[in-house]
Amino acid sequence: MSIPNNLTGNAIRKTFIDFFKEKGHTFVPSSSLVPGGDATLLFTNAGMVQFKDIFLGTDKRAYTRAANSQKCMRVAGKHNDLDDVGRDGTHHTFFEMLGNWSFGDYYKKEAIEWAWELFTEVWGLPKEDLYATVFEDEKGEVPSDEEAADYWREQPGINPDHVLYFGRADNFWEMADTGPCGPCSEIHLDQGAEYCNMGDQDHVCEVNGKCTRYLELWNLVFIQYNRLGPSHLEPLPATHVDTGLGLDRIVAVLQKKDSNYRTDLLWPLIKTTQKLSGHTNEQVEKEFTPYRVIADHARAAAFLVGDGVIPGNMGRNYITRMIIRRGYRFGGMLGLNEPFLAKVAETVIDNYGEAFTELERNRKTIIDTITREEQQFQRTLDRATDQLSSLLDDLESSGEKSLSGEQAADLYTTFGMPLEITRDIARERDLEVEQSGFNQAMEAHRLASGAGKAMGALGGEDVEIYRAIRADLQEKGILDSNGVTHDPYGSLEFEGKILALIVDGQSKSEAASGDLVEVLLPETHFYIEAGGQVSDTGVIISPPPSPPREGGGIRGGWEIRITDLRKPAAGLITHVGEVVSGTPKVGDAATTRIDAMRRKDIIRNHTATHLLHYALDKVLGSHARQAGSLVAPDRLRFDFTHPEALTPDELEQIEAEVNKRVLEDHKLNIQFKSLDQAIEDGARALFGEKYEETVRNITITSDYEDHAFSNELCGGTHCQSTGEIGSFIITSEGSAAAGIRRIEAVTGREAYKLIQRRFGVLNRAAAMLSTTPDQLLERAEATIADLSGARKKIRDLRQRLASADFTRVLDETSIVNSVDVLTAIFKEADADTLRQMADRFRQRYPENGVAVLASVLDERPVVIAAVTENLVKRGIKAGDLVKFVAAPLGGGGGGRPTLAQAGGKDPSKIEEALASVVGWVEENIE
RNA sequence: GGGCCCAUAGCGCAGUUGGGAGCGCGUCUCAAUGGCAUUGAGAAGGUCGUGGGUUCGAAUCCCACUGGGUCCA
Repeated sequence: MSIPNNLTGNAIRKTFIDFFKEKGHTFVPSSSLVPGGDATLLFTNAGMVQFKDIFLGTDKRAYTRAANSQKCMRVAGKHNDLDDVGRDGTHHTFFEMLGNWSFGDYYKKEAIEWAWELFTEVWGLPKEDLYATVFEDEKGEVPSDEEAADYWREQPGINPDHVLYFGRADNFWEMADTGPCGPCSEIHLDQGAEYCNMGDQDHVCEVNGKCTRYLELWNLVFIQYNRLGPSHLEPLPATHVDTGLGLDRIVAVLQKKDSNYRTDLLWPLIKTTQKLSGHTNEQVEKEFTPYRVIADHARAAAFLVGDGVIPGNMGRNYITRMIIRRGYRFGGMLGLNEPFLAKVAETVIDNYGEAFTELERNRKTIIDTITREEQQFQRTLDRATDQLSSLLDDLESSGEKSLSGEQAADLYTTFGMPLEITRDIARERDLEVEQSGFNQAMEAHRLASGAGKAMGALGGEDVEIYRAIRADLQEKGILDSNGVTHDPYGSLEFEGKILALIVDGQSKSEAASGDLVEVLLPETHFYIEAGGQVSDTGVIISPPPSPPREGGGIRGGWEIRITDLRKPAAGLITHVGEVVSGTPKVGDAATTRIDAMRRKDIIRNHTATHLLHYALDKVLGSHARQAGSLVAPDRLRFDFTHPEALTPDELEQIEAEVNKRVLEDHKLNIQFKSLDQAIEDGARALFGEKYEETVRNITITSDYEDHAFSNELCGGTHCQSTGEIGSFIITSEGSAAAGIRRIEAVTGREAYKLIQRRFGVLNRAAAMLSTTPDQLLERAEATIADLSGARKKIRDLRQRLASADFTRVLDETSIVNSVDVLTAIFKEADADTLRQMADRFRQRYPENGVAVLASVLDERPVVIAAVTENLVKRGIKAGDLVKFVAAPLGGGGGGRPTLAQAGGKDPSKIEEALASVVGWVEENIE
C-alpha cells in the first residue's frame, strides 16, 4: 500500500491540528477514555466531553480557541450493540474525533470558512462534490440558520444549490433536555453513484438519505441557546463552536478507500493478523468480517488498557473484557486458537504510539493484560466445554435433538460460554440449540439482575436550609462570597465567632448540653474527608481556655465535641458534634482544637500510603495503580490494579522498600502548580478523578537520585519527612474486586502496638514449649511431629488390642435359625476399627452372619451392624437393625443394607441394647 | 449494584436419599533391563476454603463470611 507522505493517517491528524494552530488555536491533548469526574458516562464518547463544563459555565480555561483529536469509545449506547461492530466498513468501538473549538471567541463565519479552506485547499476535496446542510425548524419555533447558509454560499467554488436545509433530527444539537444547545451544519461528500447500496430503481440518492452514496464528514455545532424547557430557548451571552470530524472516515476519503479498514490506520492490523493466520490475500477478502472485528477490537483494547482500564466484571472493565474476548473468538474463526490479540495490539502501539504516548509508555502492560485475558477466556471456555459435553451426552442418551435454551443461557451466564460456541459444538454432534428459550432466559436474567439497583442516597434533601443560611449570612456581610475559608494545612488551632448553629436541621440561636449540633464558623482548619483521608475530630470551646476542672466542665463556658465535618451546600462547611457542656450561642467567641495525636496518626498513614504506592510500582510494575484508598488514624487501606494475589516474597519486598524509605528520612516537597505542569513533571493522576486547574503536588526525592521517586497529586495532610512514619507493617493482603488487590497496613503507634502484641504471643508460646523465641519454630515442628507419631501409635495399638479382643469373641456367636449372631462391646475403639472388625466377621462367616459391634468414644455410644449378603434377601437389613439398636441409646442411624452405623447419647444402655439383637433377628427373619 | 456457579492430596478432578475420602498426573522407596525411556509392586501426602447451625452422625443439608469464575445493568 503506497500512500503519499502527506496523506498518511498520522499526517492527516497532524495537518488538522497544525491548520488550526495557525488559526490561533491551542492544541489540547486528548483526555482519557475514562471521563474524569463524570460517573454518568461509561466512556468518553465525543470530543466535547472534556470541554462540557466550559459550555455549562462552571469551568474556565486559559484559551478560547482549541483543537484536538479525542479518543472516543462507543459501545454501550442504546442503538449500538457491540455485536454489530465490525460487520461493515464504517463502524468502530474506538475512534478518534478531530475537533476545533471556540469558547465565546469566533463563530459561524470563521468556522465555516476554515472548514471549507481545510477541505478544499489543504486536502483538495472536489468542491463540486461537497454539500452543506443547515438548520431549518420543521415546527417553526426556532429561527432558521440563514446566517450559516449565507456564509456557506459565500465560500469560493461552492455550488449554492448544494446548501440544503434539514430539521431538528439532523441539524439541531442538544447536550441534554436542558442546557446549552444550538443549530449545526454538516458537510457531506457525494462519493458518486457507484457508492449507492440500494439497487432499487425507485430509489433516489440524497443527502441524509437512505443509501451510502452521500457521506457525512464534519459536523459544526453552533451553541447559541440555553434551553430552559421543552419550548423555551434563551440566547446565550457568549456563543461557542464545537466541531467533530471522524478521523477514520476522513482518512478513508482522502486515501480513496471504500472501507475505513483499508486505510493505513487499520490495514496494518489486518496484515499482522494475516501473518498470524497464514491466510492468502484471497482468504482475507473472503473472511473480511473477522479481520475487521479483530482490527477494531485490538485497537480498542490497546487504548483502553493504555488508559488504565483492565478487564473485569463491572462497568467499563466489563466492556474491556468483552472486547478482548470477542476479538479472541473471531480469531478462532481464522484458526487462531491461542492468544494472539496482543501481537495485533503491538501493531496498534507502533502505529499510534507517537500521537498517543500513553500507548508506548504502557506497552508491556497492554500486551500482558490482553494476553492474560485471552488465556483466562480459554480456561473458561475449556471448563464450560466439559460442562456442555456432559449435557450433550445426557441429551443423546435420552434421544432428544435439541439443547434447551434455558440450559444454553445457564451455560452462558454461569460459565461464560457464548451461544455461538455452544451452537457450534452442538452441531458437531448433530444437535440444535433452542433459540427462543435462550432469549427468554436471558431476558429473565436481565430482569433479575436489574432489580437490585444501586442505592444512591445522595442526601441533599436538606440543602435548602443550608442555602438559606448561606444567603442570609452573605446578605448581612458576615460571610463573604467565597463562603467558609478552608485551610487544613496550617495551625491546629483557630479562634473565631460562631456564625450559626444547626440543631435538628434548623438554625438555632443557641444549643443545649447534649444536643447534636452543627457549628458554622467563618474558617476551619479541620480536614474534611477527601481522597480517602478521613475527617479530623476535635473540640470547639469557649475561650478563654481555662484549665479543665474535675468533672470536665468549664465554669461559664461550653464545649462541643466534634466528630465529623460536612459540606452541606456550596461554600458551607459545618462541624458536626455534640455539646458536652454549657450553652453555646451564635455570636460566641470560639476556639477550635483539632485532636493533635489523631491527626499525627493520620498524616503518618497518608505519607505511608504514598510510599506504598511507590513501592508497588517498583516491586510489581507500573500497572499497579491506585484504585481506592482509606487513610484513617488506626490503619491505611490501599486498593490497586494487579491481576493476581501477591506472593509472600512480594509482600516482604514491598514492606521492606517502604521501611527503607522511612528510615532514609526524606523531606516531602509540597507545591501548588498547574495540572499540566504537574503531569509534565511526572505526577500520577488518578483515573476517574477530576482535578482543578491548579493542583497540589507532593513529591519525595532522595538525596542520591535526581528525580522524585514519589510524585502525586494530593490534597491530603502529610508528614514533613518520611522518618515520622516510624515503621510500616502490612497486616493483610486480599482482593477487593476482580483485578484489584487490597493491602492494609499500620504505621507509627499502631505498628508499635502490633509489634508488642506479636512479641507477647511469641514469648508466651516459646515459654509454653520451654524454648526461646528464636528456636520456637524448630521446637514447634518437632512437637507436631512427635504428636502425630504418637497419635498414629495409639491408633495402631488400639486396633491391635481390639483385634486381639475380637479374635477371642469371634466364635462366641448365638445361633438363631442357623444364623450366627455376634454382639460385642469394645471400649475406646473408633468407628473405623469397628468397621474393620465387621469385615473380619464377614470373612469368618461369609453367609448367615449378623454382627452388632459397639463402642464408647468420648462418652458417646457408637454402633456398627454388619449383615451378610444372603441375609439381606431374607429381610435382615443392617440399616433397620442399627436403627433398632440405637433407639434406646437416644440416637438413630443408617447406612447400606450390609453395613450400617449409628450413634447415640446414652452409653449406659449399650448392654441392654445389644441383648435385644437376637430377638430382633428371630422376629424379622423370613 | 444484582443473579448464577465453584472451593476435596503439589496439580487436574470424582464423590446422588447424610453413614468406609477416592481417581489420574506428580513425589518417594523397592524390583525388572547394561543404561535410559519404560513396566511392575509399595509408600508418603488431606483442619474436604473459614465460622456457625441442623443431626446420633456433615465433604454432602441450611446460614454467614472469604476467595475464584461468569452474566446482566
